[in-house]
Amino acid sequence: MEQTGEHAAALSPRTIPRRGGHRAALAVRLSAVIVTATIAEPRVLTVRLGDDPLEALPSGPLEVEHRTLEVGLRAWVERQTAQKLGYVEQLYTFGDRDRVEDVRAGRALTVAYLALVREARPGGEAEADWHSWYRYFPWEDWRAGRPAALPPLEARLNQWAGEGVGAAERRLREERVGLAFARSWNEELVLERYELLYEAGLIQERWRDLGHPIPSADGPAFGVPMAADHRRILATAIGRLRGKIKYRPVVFELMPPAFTLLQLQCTVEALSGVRLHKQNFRRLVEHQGLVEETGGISAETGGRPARLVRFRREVVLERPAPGLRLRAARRVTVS
Amino acid sequence: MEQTGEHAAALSPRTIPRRGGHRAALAVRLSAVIVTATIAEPRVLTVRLGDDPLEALPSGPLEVEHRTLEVGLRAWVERQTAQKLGYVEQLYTFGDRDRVEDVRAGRALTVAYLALVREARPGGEAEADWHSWYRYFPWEDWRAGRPAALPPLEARLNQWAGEGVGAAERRLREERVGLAFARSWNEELVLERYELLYEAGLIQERWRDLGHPIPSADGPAFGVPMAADHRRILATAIGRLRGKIKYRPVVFELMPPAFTLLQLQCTVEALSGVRLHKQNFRRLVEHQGLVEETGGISAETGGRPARLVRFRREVVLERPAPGLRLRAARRVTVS
DNA sequence: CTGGTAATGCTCATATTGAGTATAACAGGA
DNA sequence: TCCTGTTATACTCAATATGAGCATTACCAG
Repeated sequence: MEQTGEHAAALSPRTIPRRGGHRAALAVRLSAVIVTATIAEPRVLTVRLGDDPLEALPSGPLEVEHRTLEVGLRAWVERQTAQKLGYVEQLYTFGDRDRVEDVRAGRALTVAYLALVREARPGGEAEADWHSWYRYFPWEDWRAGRPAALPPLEARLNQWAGEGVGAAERRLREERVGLAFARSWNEELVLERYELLYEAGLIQERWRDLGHPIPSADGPAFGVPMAADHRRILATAIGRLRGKIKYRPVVFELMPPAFTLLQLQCTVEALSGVRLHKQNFRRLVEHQGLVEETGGISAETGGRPARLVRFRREVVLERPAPGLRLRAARRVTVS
Repeated sequence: MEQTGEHAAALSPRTIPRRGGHRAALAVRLSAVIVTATIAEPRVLTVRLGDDPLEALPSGPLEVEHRTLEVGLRAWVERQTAQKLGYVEQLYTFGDRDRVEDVRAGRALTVAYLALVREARPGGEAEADWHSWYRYFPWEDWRAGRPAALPPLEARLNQWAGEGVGAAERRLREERVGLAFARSWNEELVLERYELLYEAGLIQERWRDLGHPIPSADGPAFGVPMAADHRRILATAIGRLRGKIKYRPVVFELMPPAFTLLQLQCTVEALSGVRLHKQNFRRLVEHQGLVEETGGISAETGGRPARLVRFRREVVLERPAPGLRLRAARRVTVS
């Protein structure tokens, strides 16, 4: 039966290609979003290459020597940035044919990873640099209240929503904009917001991907563009990380061996982009048994010296989901 | 500078391969874990091909015609199983060189997806079949109390832990086993458990991957094997889904347009593998505004007729994380 | 009319939150 | 030395959310 041959070909890697479909000629790239947090800013490692003025994520093609994807990724990152990686997790695999700069180059699959590192060593080799990730997403930082970048974006998003063809599409667009931007800010929807802005033409990369000239009116509210689809990858990473800190103790991958509770809070706030209620935050952290005292004291607080604590590794054995289920403070009372 | 050329090659898709590393010759496969739930069982769609006695997940190679990975996946699934997909989400990308049956065939990357469908249509074309996923993971079903499959597995896991070389490795193994299996069952750690069993040699696929003969002593406690690394993919899917129902209203993708609260509860229990406290479950569901009455009544309950409800789509606009954060009932009181 | 089987309603003691108020302990300047 | 500014820490309190159960209601099949 015709069907059977088809399926046999489909399921066994050793069979020859089917007559009909064309296997894609594939290059697989490994990209890393490497995150750290210093001086209350979430930072991401970028490289700049040759004559390309755009900032890019460390990345390189998968090679046969790489036994696993993660091994390959680590190799590329160390080669390009001299940064050793600790915590690494797979993020997403991107493979849209139309979201690459140069379609003629053939299809490229990108397997993206998220890595967390404690100290930001300024990579020696390439032009590696740490930048606050809000440089690329100014609208995501609500720590000092509603970001100034938002009003102009929202105005243009609403305009875009109104331009949809047909009432149905307009309503869909409005709903998407409303969900991602308006009512009660959900800090995890980073990718959804980026995609909306992209579709609405407010992201430079969009015009690049289309091969069009870039509209010039875009000010700093629109964020700094990145190479290829790296900004989309970064958006994915931020959203994922913001979600994950709530149910896994991943923030501690960014903390030094000993730290104060305020440092921890500032890190969480930096990542999530919202302010937290101080007393409740420490109650949560201590209550959950996430930290233990080191005995040390930090005098560099500016006020009363603070106890130094460290992460209690044992929690992962005790609690099912030890994270910091941060709820944003209603009012911005940082007292 | 040597470095610079390296980086340029690394970051631009259009450059020629570097002299040093060998780009991998790559086949990319798309695989789907298609899940439904009927008669209080979580079911997964498998296909059987040609002379291969093993059950496999629907899958096929990525082709140039496929504009996106997801489009390609849908095409393959429909071709192989005549099943239309609704909700689809990317799961994970597998690329370990050593976890494929036949290394000579060259490296294969697998991008796996999770799909949820409402009705299980028995796929016409290939030998497509729906099976309870506990067929492959008997130890994951705690709905009727501690599964019988567990004692033999645990015994052999402990033995394996004791066989580690060096005290450090033994302790690490014991800790991993303890975390995944012992103290307070965490239903999300499906993959961790599978990987442990795999490493301990209790999973047939392990021996296949090594090219060794399969030890025969393995009884039904070890579950039914699958083709290639499909059981690992399935484990990933189950774990992901079990986590996701807690903070996203994905269960409703599996429910008919109108259903009773008990049906909903049974579905959640089927997926998560644990029993829930009935009254509290309905309180939660109604309290969160996840459902609304249809006005209809179901008489097929066996007892007092039940109200029929439907999913309230609006919740996604209202609540930040509308899910069923199910906490397993302490005692198995299903009164 | 009587069980059996579910659906639904309600209670109650305990956590868990969200929002503050009240002190305590340091640095530095007046 | 005594304010002042700044941060650390303790506690309080009301509002919910949760975990466990008891009680009642409404059908079906004898």
